[in-house]
Amino acid sequence: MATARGRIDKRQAILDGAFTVFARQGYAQACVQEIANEAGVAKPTVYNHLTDKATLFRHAMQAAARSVLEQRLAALQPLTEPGPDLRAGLEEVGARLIRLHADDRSCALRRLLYAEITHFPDILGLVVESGPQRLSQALADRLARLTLAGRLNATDPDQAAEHFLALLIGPLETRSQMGTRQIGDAELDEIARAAVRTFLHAFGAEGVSGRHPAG
Amino acid sequence: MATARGRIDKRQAILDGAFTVFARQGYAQACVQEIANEAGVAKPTVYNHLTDKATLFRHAMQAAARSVLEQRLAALQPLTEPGPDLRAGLEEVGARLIRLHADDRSCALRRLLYAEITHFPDILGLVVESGPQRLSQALADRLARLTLAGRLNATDPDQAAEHFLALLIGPLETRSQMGTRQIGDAELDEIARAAVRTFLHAFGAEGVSGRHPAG
DNA sequence: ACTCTGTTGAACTCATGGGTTCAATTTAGC
DNA sequence: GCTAAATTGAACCCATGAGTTCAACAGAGT
Repeated sequence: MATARGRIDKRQAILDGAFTVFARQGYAQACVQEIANEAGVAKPTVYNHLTDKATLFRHAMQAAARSVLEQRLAALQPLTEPGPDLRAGLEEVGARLIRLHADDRSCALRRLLYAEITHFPDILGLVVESGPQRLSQALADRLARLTLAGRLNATDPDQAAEHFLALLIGPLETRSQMGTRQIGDAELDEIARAAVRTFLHAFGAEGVSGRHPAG
Repeated sequence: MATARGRIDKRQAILDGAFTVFARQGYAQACVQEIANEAGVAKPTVYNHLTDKATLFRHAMQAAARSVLEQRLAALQPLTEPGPDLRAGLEEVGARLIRLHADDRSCALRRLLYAEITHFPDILGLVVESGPQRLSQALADRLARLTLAGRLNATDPDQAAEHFLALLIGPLETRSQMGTRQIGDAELDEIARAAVRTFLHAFGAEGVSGRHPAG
C-alpha cells in the first residue's frame, strides 16, 4: 500500500463513512469503531488520518457541505438561459431545488448542523457560508438579469431570492416533518408550483404576473 | 415535605432545569447530575420523579413545546379583530411571531428536535403536531375569515398561511444563521414588513394589494 | 531480498456518566 | 412529638467509548 492514491482513497472512504454514521447516530452516540467498520478500515487508521473525533466530524461535515452545494448550484442551470416560458423555468428550478433539499444526505447535514452548532460553532462558517448564502447569492444574480431583461420585477434581487427560497423550503420542511416523512413526487411538484405562483404574483413583470392563473 | 404542592414544584423545577441543560449541552452530553444541580435537587430525586434520562427528555421537550405554542397562538390576536389597516395588522402579527421564533427557548427547542429526531421519533408527534401544525391551522382560520370579508384574496387559506409563515421564518432563519446570530429589532421589523409586502401581492384583495407600494 | 511506510487487529488505559443503594435527614399532617 | 413519605449526599457498580500501544503484516520502490 502506501501509494498516494491509496491513502487518498482511504481518507475519502473514512470521511464518507464518518458522515454516514454521524448522520445515523448523531455526534455523541457515533463511535469511532463503527465509523471504521463503515469505511472498511481499522480504528487506528482513522486516527492516523484524522487526529480527533472532533476533527473527523469537522472534515466530514465540510466534505458533505461541499458536495451538497455543488448540486444546488447546478440546479439553477435553467435560469441562465431561460426559455420563452419563465414560469416553467422557475418551476423547473423549484422542483430541482426542492428535491435536493429533501435528499437524505442534505437532511442529515442540516440535522447535524442544528444539533452540534453549540459544540462546534466554527462549523457554521464552513457550511452555511458555503451553503444557503452562496445559493441565495447565485439565485439573486439570475433574478437580477431577468429583471434587467424586463421579464421580472425584482427591484431588490437579494430579497426576491430570499423569498423564493423561503416559499420553496418552508412548506417542504413543515410537510416533510423536518425530513422525517417521505414526500411523493406529485406533492413536491405541487409545492414548487405553488411557490412559483406566489413568487410571480409578487415579483412577476406586469404581463407575466397573471393575478388569477389557472387555479 | 410530601405535600402535593411541594412535589409538583420539584417536578416543575426538574423539567425546567432539564430543558435548560439539554438546550445547553444536547441530549447525549447533558448529564443528569448537572440537571439535578440546575434544578436545585439531588440526583435520586430526579429519578424519583422521572424514571429515565429518556423520559426526562421527553417530558421536558413536551413542556417546552406547550409553552411555546401558547405564546404563538396568542400572537395571532390582532387578526381576530383586525383594524382598518390590514397591512398594519399583518405586520404586527409578523413582528410578534418572528420575535417568538427568534427567542432563545424557541431556538433551543427546534435545535433539540432536529438533533434527536432520529433517536426519539415519538417526540415529533408531541411537538410538531402541537407546534407549527396548530399555528398554521389557526392562522389559516383567520385568513379565511378575512377572505370572506372581502379584505383578502386567499382562495386556499391553508396555503396562504403556509406561505405567510414561510416568508417570515425562512428569511429569519437564514439571517440569524440558525439562531446563532442575534438580530436587532429594526432588522426583525424589516423582515416582517418585507414578508407582508410579498404576501399581500399574492393574496391581497384587489384594492389592498398595491402592486407598487412605498418602496 | 531489503526497507520503509501505512495498515491491521487486539488488547489496554482511563474518564465519563447512567442508574442504584442506603443510611441520615427533612418535612407535612395528625 | 410521632409517623410516613420524600429528599439528600455519598458512595457504589457497570457499560460504553475515546484514544493508545504494539507486534505482526502488506506492498511499493530500490
